[in-house]
Amino acid sequence: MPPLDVRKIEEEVREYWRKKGVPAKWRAPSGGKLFSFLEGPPTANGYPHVGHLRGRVYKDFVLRYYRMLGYDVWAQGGWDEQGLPVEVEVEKKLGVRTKREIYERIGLERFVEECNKLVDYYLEYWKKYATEMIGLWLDLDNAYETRRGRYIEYVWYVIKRAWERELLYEGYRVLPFCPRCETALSDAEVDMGYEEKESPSIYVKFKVEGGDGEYLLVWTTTPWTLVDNEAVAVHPRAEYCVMAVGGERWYVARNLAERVAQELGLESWGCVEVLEGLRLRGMKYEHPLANEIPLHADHHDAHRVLDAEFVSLEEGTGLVHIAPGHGPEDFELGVRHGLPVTSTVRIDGVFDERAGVFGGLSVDGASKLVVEILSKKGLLVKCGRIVHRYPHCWRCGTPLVYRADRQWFMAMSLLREDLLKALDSVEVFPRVHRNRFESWLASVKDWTISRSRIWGTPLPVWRCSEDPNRILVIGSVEELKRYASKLPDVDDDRLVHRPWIDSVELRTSDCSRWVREPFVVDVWLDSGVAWIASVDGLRNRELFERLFPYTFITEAVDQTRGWFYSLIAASVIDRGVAPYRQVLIQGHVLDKFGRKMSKHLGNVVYAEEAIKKFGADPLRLYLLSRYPPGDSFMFDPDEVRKVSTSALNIVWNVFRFAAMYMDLDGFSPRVHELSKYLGRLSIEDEWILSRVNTVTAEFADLMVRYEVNRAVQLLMDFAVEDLSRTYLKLVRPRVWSEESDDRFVVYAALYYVLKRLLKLLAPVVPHFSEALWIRFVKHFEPDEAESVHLTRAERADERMRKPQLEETFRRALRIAEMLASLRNRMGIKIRWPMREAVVIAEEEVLRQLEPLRSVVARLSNVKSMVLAADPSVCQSGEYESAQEGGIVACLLKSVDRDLYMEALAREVVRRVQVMRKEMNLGVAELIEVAIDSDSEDVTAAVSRFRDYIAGEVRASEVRIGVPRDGYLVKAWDIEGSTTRIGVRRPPSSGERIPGTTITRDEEAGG
RNA sequence: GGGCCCGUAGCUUAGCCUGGUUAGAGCGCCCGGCUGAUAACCGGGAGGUCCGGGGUUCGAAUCCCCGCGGGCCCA
Repeated sequence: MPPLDVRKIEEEVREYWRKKGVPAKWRAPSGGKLFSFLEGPPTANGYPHVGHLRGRVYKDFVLRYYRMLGYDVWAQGGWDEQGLPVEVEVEKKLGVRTKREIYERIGLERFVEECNKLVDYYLEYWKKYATEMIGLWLDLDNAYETRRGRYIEYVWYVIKRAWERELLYEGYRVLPFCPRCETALSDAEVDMGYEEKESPSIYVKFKVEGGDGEYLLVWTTTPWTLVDNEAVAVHPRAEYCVMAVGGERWYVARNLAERVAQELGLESWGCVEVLEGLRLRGMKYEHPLANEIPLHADHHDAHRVLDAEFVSLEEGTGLVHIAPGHGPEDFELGVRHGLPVTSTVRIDGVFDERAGVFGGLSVDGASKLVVEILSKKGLLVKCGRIVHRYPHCWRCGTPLVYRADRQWFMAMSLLREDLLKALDSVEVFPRVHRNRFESWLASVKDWTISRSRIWGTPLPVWRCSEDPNRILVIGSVEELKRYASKLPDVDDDRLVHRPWIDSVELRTSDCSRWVREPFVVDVWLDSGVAWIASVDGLRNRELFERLFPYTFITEAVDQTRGWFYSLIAASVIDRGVAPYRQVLIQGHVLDKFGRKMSKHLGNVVYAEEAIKKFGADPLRLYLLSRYPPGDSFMFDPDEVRKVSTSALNIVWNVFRFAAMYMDLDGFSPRVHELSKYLGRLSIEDEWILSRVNTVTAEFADLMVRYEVNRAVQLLMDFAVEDLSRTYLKLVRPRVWSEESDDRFVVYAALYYVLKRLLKLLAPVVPHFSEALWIRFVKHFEPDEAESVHLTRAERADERMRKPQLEETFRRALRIAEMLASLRNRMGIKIRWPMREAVVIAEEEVLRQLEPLRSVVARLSNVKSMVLAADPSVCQSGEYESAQEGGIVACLLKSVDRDLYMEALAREVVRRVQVMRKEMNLGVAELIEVAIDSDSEDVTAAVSRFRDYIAGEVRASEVRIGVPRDGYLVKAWDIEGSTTRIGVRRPPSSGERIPGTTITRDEEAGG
């Protein structure tokens, strides 16, 4: 086996999968229980980044895991292709600034074609870098697409169901609009777009009617809303004071008076009268812009003081200006008091002609003019700036405008109980995220599903032109065609889109002409019907019934108010239950400083870049293991290599080591079955066999709770700590020894462990595991499955598990560490053997440690390992000792002549090994060694340990004397001596070793 | 204004639910060692008022209260 080259093996493995059609075989049902997964469709817009990869890696990991447990997995892909995100980008591409331009300059047909083209473009990208390249085996050939006619029908279907249940209604309501995109936004969308914004902060005097120099002082950050002002609100139970300012009387909340005075820079003022808010109720005032906006002259009942609980006494003046057309609370208050709901702002954020002098101005332009006019009139007390959090369009960043308009709604507030009940049947991971979801559902509001856009599912609502109160809701294409008196000649995928749908005319027996409401549907409802639309569920009823409700979904935490909600909402509307059983809510991926990834900051790590740089499996390992799934993930590129690549390297080399010796000795797992050697196991064999089964069991426990990071860490710790660092270190001498067939015991145990490890790793690092499956398992068992991913996972074999042994082993390893620490303190290398180590502990502990004496002795390189209960044993000055947790470990300090000789021999061995490596010799190749030292001790040691040295370095001859021609010679410093060591292949072995025939006596080494 | 979560070494974190050895890792840093799979690795060391204060308790990183700081969500 070659050294690990991650990207190369990934490429090979991808090719292997493609050639053998492994993913399709993996997805093919085999009669097991069903694990149905529902793909949260990525928006086909923008390039995937590591945040997307995190989610997709979880999906793949979970699916592979369950597939290996014997489940049939349903792994259909899906794409979210419509909506504002796509439109916004197409507008940029076409250089369009307003919606009107789309209609007039571009034309809807071309615009929709461009949307389709853009989707196609990004789809290819997502298929490659966010799917294929990371080994995600979703079925993309049969992926659902929200732009298809067959899909859109289900959005219609659910809307019609809502209509039948009287949950669909149209209403007049104040909503946030994006003036640039010219559409309303849902609550969830508003949530996504809060940003800092600098706004004007103005204090305005409203002149009290009939009062002499009496004013209501109001504060606002949106001067333009004063255009549609209809009232002023006060808190009914707050105290208000009358401030005397330069001969005028201003009404201000008492609590805020001091602050307001400061803010306005008033030098002398006094609170001359205090009265309760309720006493202000009914006071009439003059609209400050009455002259500029004629329509206010007709609002006889308006422009008065009302009381409202929502009035804030924390900021402003305690008197709130009310524009029922521009604030949700204002709207409710206005409706309650019969005020006119004035909204002279059009959907594009420009005032219409009713706004008098403000007609034709944008809201910002109007704000400036308002300030100017009020200033001239002497009604502007102060005009400052303020930075506050304000909602912006989540797609294009434009500040939102609240205005009243007619829209269509789903009456979700009526379904609160049903939603909560549905959620009861859902397992939410991690648990902490459940609260959020629950509280969102508990306070859910009606859902504005209409959007004034183009590239989306058309709202299937038609109005009778003869009687506007009559509504017809269409639930399928078939139904549409049944009522159609005029149909454009296009395929269904087009028919269900604007502009074609707009030319459809319907006729029924009771109405000759139905006209479609000019809206499209909120995209969240598109993806929200995926549970049925993805499989065309009404036509494929049997399949649908098997899948529903889906076993598992997972997305990031922002989808709580997005997809997780829209799925459960649509499903509850149609059938009253949740469409999924388990939901794993992931945290977001941030940059390494914990900042959000954004184009603006330039800190986005894109999928393509990351995969090319690190390889898919190191990235997967890192994403799966570094943080708990529900936590934010601080992505640090430097860590990927450190954490993942090195671990994979170790695992790879464990397999290399095993393969090398197994091959050398002609090991065959079929001939040398583990069962034959069970009676001959060494203690460390028993231990590693126990460990691998314990890890298997613990892994499964963690997976039940989706504690993915801990599960994966557990595996890697086992591979690196237990298997590589401990087990292989212990068994190396047994593998080298040719005296008995004990090495086959090691091979049998090791093979068992490695094969199990591979299966455990397969869902984590699928390419890497497959490469080892092919190179290692299929090498020794050619008739094994063609892919590790098509095999069944092994269950933990409880008969192999020995918890007490594992516990004691851990203690023994700790003792070996303590001894290493003692050596470190004494300055004696591990290479040098020591005469005796003593462990002092309680009888019970000693009894358990007894079988592990040789393990500790080998790891610590001591001749004799003494267990003693009597603490006095090593209290003499002859011992160096350390103590921890009731155990004392000590080491006999003296190095006698025999030990010294042995140590020198080992020093020689080590030098020869280095030279073997330099000569690139195979592990089995024999050599001849000649040693010439100016130290009598070294010479004596070589002579005395000649056989030992020969065995260790695989030499057919160890000669004392000057190396001759044909030897590679190096001069080494061994314990102050100059020792020249010559190494060569035996002449009988044939050809010369290139570059090693020249004797270089003077070369210094070591 | 309300809700939820978090605060442990320079950085990233485990432990907290279920109180009990000397608070455990990884990275980085310093010193040493090992190396017939590994451009790998191993050992040791320095570095912690477990955010602050109060309480409960024989005993608190852990449970309770208050405060400070941060994040997310809702209004």
